[in-house]
Amino acid sequence: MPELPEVETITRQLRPHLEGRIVEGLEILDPRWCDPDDVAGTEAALVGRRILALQRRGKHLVWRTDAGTLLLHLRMTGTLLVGAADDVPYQRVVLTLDDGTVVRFCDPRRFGTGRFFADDAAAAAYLDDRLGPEPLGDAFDGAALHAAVRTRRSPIKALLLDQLVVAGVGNIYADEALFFARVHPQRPGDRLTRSQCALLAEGVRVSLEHGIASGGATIDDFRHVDGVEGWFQNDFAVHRRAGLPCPACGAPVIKRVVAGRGTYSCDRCQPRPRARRRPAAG
DNA sequence: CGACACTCCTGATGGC
DNA sequence: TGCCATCAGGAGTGTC
Repeated sequence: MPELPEVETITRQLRPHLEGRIVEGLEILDPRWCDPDDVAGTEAALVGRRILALQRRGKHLVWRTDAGTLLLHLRMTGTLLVGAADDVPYQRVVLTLDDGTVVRFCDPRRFGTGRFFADDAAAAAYLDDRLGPEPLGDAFDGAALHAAVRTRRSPIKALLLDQLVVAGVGNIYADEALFFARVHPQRPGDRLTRSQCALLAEGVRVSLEHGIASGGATIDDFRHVDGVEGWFQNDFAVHRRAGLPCPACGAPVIKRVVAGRGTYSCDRCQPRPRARRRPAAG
């Protein structure tokens, strides 16, 4: 499932194909993609636009045009393919450019979205309402993470998945970052020390950078724009490795459900939090 | 406001 | 072999 490294990979690969091109055709096959906006209006708004720049914010793809901004989200199973066969399965949107390039958005589960904002500032506001600091930027460090979680009683795993705490981290990289920092996924946010937060912020950064350097992780549906798989899934320390030995100590990796997500950790390297002395005061 | 259940969707998986 | 029921999960919404 695409997280920050996967979206960054796609963005970098799409850039040379799209930047500077004019949208010649847009066919939205699944109206859910642009919901609640209507299909005809979205198609009409984008056709004729010149694509100026492709950026990434959290897990969102940000396409700036000469008149408005398109925000795409791949969610669980979305892919963007360039030059794929015209009968490639699960096509939801087909984009044709003025040089004949065809970009196909494919998405078996139909969770992916695309919304066009005629007003660039409105698109920026939409993102800023939903996203905290970029984990690879200067605004995110141990102090920022500590400030964001120090009053929260949710398990730290849930907080890492909260896009307002840090933008772009999903289930894979949350597990990997927690293992890096030797912090148990069920530790409440308000019980992390400053030094643990510093280590965890570093773990987030290291894991994401490793993921980008590896071309992302292919689990289920993620593909590069040419259909090739990423390979970071082969480098996971703990994620999706239940029962396999922890790379640090050899103890078996444990799988449990935390914050409603399959969560993998080494309970020897990441000691379980002890119960609070007193029940919550409320 | 925080925490959490529920919802969307469909291929994969598991039980019998 | 076939047919269910269940699961996975990012993010939006609703509830307390």
